[in-house]
Amino acid sequence: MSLPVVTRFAPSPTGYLHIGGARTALFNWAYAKHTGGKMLLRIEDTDRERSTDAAIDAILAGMTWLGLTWDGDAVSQHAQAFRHREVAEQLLAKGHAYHCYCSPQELDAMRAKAEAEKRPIRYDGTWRDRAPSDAPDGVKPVIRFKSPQTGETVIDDNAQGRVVFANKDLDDLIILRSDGNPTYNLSVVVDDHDMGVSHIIRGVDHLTNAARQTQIYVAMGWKVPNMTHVPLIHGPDGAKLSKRHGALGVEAYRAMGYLPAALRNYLARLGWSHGDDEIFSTEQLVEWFELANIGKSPARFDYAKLENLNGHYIRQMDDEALLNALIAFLPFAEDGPALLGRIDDTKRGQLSKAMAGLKERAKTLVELKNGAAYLFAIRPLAMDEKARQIIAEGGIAALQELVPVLSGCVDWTASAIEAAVKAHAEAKGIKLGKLAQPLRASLTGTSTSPPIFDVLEVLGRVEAMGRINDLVN
RNA sequence: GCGCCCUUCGUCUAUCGGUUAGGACGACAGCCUUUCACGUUGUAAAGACGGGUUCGACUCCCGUAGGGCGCACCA
Repeated sequence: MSLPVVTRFAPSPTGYLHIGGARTALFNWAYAKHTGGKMLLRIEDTDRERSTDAAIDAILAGMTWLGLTWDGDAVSQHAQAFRHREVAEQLLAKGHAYHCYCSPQELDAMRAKAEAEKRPIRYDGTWRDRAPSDAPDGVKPVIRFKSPQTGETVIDDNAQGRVVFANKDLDDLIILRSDGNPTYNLSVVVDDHDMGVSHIIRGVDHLTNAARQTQIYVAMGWKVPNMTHVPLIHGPDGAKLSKRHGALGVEAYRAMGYLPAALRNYLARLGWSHGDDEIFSTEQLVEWFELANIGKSPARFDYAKLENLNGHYIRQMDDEALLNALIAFLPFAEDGPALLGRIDDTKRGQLSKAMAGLKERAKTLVELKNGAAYLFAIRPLAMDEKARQIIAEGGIAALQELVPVLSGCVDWTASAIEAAVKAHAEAKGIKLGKLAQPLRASLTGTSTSPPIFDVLEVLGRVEAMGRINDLVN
C-alpha cells in the first residue's frame, strides 16, 4: 500500500505562464489525477525584486484557462521564510552549514580567477572550516550548506534514469542570504517536505539542483521525493525558446485561437507518448499517464501539428459548444470585442446555423471568426468600380469574379450560388424567371452560405437582381 | 572551462537484441467536390559517425561529432 501521491507545480512569478511551464503543470496535474492524488500549487516568490502580483494573476489565469486545477490554495513560498530560516539554523546547529563572510565582490573575483585559470567555477570553501572567531567585524554573513566533499549523490529519476553526481563537483551553496532571506534550493526542499510532496515533476534545468537538494534532504534526515525531470521544449528552429516564437504565455495561444483541449493534447505529446496514440481526450491522458513514458530528449514546438490538432477538435465539437467557445474567445481576439457587441439573438441564430459549414474550414477560432465575417458585414456592401463593371457585364463568370470582391470570404463562389439557386427553384417549384425576389427573401433569412447572401443582396441593391435569370440560364 | 543530459523520416514519436524500423503532422500525387475546406487513397522520407559485445544490434558498452541544461546572496 503506497502513500497518496502529492505533486506540485511551482512557478516563479516573474512573468507569464510559458509553454514549458504549462506542460510541466499538465504533467503534474495528469499524474496526480492518474493516481488519485493531489496537485499543489506553490508560488516561488522568494525573489522579492522580480516577483509581481501581475505575474501571479497571469499564471493562475493561464492554468485556469488550460483547465489545470490545483488542490487547496496557492501557497506563497515567501510567506514561509521564517520556516526556511529555522531549518537553516537547524542545519547550522547540526554542523551541516556554516557562516561565510565573503563579500559578493570577493566571490566575483573568485569566479573570474577560476575562469581565467580554466578551473571549475566553484566556491572554494574559504569559510568552511574557519573558526567563528575569525569573523570580520561589521560583515553580515550568509549561511552556506556544508555539502559532502567525497562520495556521490545519486538521483533516481523516472525520466532521466540513474544520474550520478560526484560530490566533489558540488560546492557549498548559500542557503540563507546575508539579509536573512532563504535562497531557492533551501526553500524548495523545506516546502516540498512540509507540504508532503511525494513526487517532484519539473524541467531538466533543475537536474543539478536535484542533487544539491538531495544533499539537504539527507542532512535533515528527510525522505527524498520521487523525482522526474522532463526535457525542455525548444523553438521550431531547434534553438532555445525565445520571445520570437515559443516563449509566449499561454494567453497568447488563447489569442491565437487554440482550444484548451487541443493544447493539452498537443503538449501531452511533447515528450510523452502512449504507443501510436495521437489524438486522445483529457480523460484518456489521465488514464494513460505514467511517468515512465516520459522521454529524455528535447522536443521542438511545431505549430503545424498544433493547428492540425486544433482543427480536429473544432470539427468534432458540436455546433452549440463551438459557438460558445467562439463567443468566449472573442474578448481576446483582435476585433473580437467589437463583434461581440453586435451579437444579438438574431446574429446568434445566424452564427449557430453557420457553424456546421464554418467549422469545416477553420483550424483556429481566429479562422472561425474570420470565416463568419460575412455575417457582420455592413449592408449594402461598399462596391468599387471593378465590382460595378463586373455586374454590368454580367454572366456566370462575372459572379464568380464578384464574390472575392464583395466579401472577405473568398471561398464560396459561383458554383455554390448556382447550386443553391437551382435547388431552391426546384424545391419551390418556381421557374427561374421568377426566382430573383423570392430567392433573395428566402436566402437572406436562412442561408448560411456567405457569398450567396452578399451577392444577392448587392445585386438587389444595384437593381441587377433581374440579371440572375440570365446568369443562371 | 567543469559537470550532467540528449541524438530514429523535415517535425513529434513507437521500438524496451531478432520488425519489410510502425504511427502522426508536414510535403507530394490521386480520388471526392464545378470553389475552398472536410474526407479518403497512395508516394517519398529516419536509426549522427567510428569502434566493440553478441549467432544477431536502432536497442548494450566505449569513443568522436553536434546539441541542450547547469555552474548567482535568480528561481
